[in-house]
Amino acid sequence: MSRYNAKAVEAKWQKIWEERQAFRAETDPGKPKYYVLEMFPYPSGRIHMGHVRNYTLGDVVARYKRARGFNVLHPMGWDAFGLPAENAAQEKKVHPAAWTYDNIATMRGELQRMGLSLDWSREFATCHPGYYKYQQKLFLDLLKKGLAYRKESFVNWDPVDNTVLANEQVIDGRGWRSGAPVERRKLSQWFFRITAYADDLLAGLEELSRWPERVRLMQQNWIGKSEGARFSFALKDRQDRLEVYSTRPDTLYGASFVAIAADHPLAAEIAKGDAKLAAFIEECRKTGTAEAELEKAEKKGYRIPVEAIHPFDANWTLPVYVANFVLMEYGTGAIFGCPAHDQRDLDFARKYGLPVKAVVAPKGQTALEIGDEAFLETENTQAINSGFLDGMDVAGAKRAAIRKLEELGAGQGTVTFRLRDWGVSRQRYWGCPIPVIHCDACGIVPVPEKDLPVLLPDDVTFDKPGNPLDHHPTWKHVDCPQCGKAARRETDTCDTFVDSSWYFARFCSPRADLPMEKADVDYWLPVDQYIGGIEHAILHLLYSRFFTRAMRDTGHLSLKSGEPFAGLFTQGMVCHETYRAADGSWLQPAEVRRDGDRVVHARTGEPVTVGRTEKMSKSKKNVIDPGLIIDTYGADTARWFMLSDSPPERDMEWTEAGIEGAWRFTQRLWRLVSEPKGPIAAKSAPMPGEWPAAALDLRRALHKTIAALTQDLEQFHYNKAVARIHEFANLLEATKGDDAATAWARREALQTLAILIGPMVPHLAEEIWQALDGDGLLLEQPWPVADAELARDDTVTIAVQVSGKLRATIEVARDMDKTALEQLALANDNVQRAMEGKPVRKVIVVPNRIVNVVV
RNA sequence: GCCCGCUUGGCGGAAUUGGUAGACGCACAGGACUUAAAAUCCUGAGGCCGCAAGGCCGUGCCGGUUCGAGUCCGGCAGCGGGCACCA
Repeated sequence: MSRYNAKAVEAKWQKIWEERQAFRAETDPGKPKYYVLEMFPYPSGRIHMGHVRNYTLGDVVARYKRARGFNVLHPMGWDAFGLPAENAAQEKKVHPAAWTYDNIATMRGELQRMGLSLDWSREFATCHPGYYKYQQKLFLDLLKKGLAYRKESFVNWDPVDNTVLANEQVIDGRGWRSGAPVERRKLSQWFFRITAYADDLLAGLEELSRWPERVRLMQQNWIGKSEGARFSFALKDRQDRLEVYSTRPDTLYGASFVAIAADHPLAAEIAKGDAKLAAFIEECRKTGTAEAELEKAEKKGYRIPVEAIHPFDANWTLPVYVANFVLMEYGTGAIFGCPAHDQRDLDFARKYGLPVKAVVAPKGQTALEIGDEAFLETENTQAINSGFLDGMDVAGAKRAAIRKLEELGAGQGTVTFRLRDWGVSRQRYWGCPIPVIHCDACGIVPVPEKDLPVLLPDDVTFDKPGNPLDHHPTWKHVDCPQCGKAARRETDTCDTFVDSSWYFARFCSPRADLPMEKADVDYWLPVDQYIGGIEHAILHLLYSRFFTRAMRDTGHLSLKSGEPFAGLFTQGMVCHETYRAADGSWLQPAEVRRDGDRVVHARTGEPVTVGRTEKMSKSKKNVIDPGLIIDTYGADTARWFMLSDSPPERDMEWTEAGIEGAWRFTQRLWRLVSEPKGPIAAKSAPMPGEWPAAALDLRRALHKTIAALTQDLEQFHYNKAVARIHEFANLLEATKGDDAATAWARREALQTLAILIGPMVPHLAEEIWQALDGDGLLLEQPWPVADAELARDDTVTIAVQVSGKLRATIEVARDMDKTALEQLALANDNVQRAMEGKPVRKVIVVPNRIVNVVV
């Protein structure tokens, strides 16, 4: 038989799978379902190696689960709205839609050549009205339910381009195009009330046992639940009170000042008559955006003529400052400072000469001197200098302080979250229009559902900075649906994270004339296995968890838990060496060549500096184009390399040698069938009666391989699965008998091997299956079941130690009893020598494993 | 600063969860085939000593538990990630 021609073979099987609609999924409540989903790609131009890894991993799961008899849903689509399309429009003068759809066509072709078991009939792009129409419907439902609302909020404002900037467009506090320092500007914006689910989102993490621990932790920290007290200070010579939040109400007797945020209403009020304060507030706002500077930024305060009365002592007043480190967005925008037990408060107190009084001390100690470091211990401590709290531990003192505040009517115990509501407004063209109309008479009026979708206009220009929807001559001018008078359309579009927060639900019924068919989502959701990069560990996953709950509460689906992804796997990145020419410029891998131990420029021969291995990125030029790899080696080879060596959750390094090795191995697998080391029994050959050792060994190894490989696939240990296939192939090659039994075992081994490699290298597997004259498509074959009886060894190797050091190994019958093992071990020459004639103190025997003679 | 994770040959990594450390692969070396090369096949290999049998050392470092530690416990170091003026 000829050399394996991956290109022709892969095209052949892809065509057959497509003709048979092999991966088409149908809702069928009678069958167990399995929903496999990889994070859908942004259509940026061409696929990259990260996609290849992601979709290979997902395809292994999908094909494996299919073989295990599940009704598998494995869809693909496009996260197609976003800023790059607008940048392309500006730079290349192409329409964002044209640019996006072109990219989709290119990338779809590339993905199809990977031979993924995708149900392409469900494909959609989020920029298509057939998708965003239903997103607008969801928005209206959230609005009705009070989960979408409008409020004033700060945005990054570029004062030169006169435009709002996304966070990623702010570089070192400056606009990425203009280079001008970014200002904070207040704008009325749309928000989703994710904080309404803060507790539930936190509690829900508990049940996500198939999520990586660290992702759950990151989400937990992001939600940031803290328990404390919210209470107010009476103000001397004023009628109003000042509310603060604290997690340490037990330290109230150590208070020495009160500080409020620059954006606090009280600060604004005082600033009206105080130009210096107004200037200070202005200064605070400027540093607000340059977050990198915050760590070093000096803690500054401005004393205002207000005094706060201590809640536990009417004769005790505290000075009030406007401080640059107090955040308006967290808690109440005001704090009380307890310098002895908070480092930042201590620094502030030292700077402004405020009292520092310890109110917590190690247990048994009634005084504590505070130097430059605050005392932060909360375990084995007791309250001191604290009136009725004295002697209590931190937890007890907190409870007592809160009880007292409640009695006084000053406040109560509360829970505060770090999590903020999700700002979804973007002043951009290429996004889903927010379906709302602003009417001077009626206020905010939802677009009637019959008028959905609110279509993006095609005729837009990008020559002016700002939002093209806002510039459009006619688009925003509409009549109010309620009163009929002239009104304005909302020109904000949705954050693209909204698009990706519910796409997994839309895949269940992608053409439905409502966001989702309940019968379909209720059958398919939750996604059984979700796969993607760790970079989405917080935002995308949290937003999706919010959306699923919101969709449940607006009646779109029934999922009780509200959890969209039952299993999550986060893959590592694909990395590559970096190269630099003598002048420091980056070089592509294709521009360099190895010359012995040296690396030189392929054309000029000049020496090249090899840099560290980093994530493939355009800026460092260390990218390999998957299309080129598939052309050269075929999809199976690319897939095999992706699965070899590195565990999927870890970063992997792409190397020329690695892909070559994978290519050689796929060739070798093919040779197992095309140039076998002995006869392969006919398909219908009867099972022989006589079994020579070699044939038995092969069968035993086969069943061991089935068992181990199945485990590996279940646990995402694909690198180990690959190693086991290598081992089994090695044995197959070494098995050379030409008797009937060996020929029979060889057929069994090869046929089973084809099924086992099916999820990883599906085209080659089909080709082998066909070469063996297998029935039907390999795809239709059930996953093999390991026969434990056949897999069992007759003999085992026992390690023999003398006082914990390995001295010999002995080959014995399996399950030999302890006494016999002990005798055999003691009879061993090496063991005797190592014992040096010393008496045996103890012998530890673990059957089938180890004997340890202690002397 | 706080919270996580990782550290095993020249390299990627494996080790049935406390029981033969280094499976499998890559790279390397020697050999076979070939006029030659490629491809393929065979052999070797953690380090040190030794012709060999074998011995000593060895999983970032220090210490502990145990008959036995890559694995468990305590401390330290290095690398990576997340959050970060959150009261």
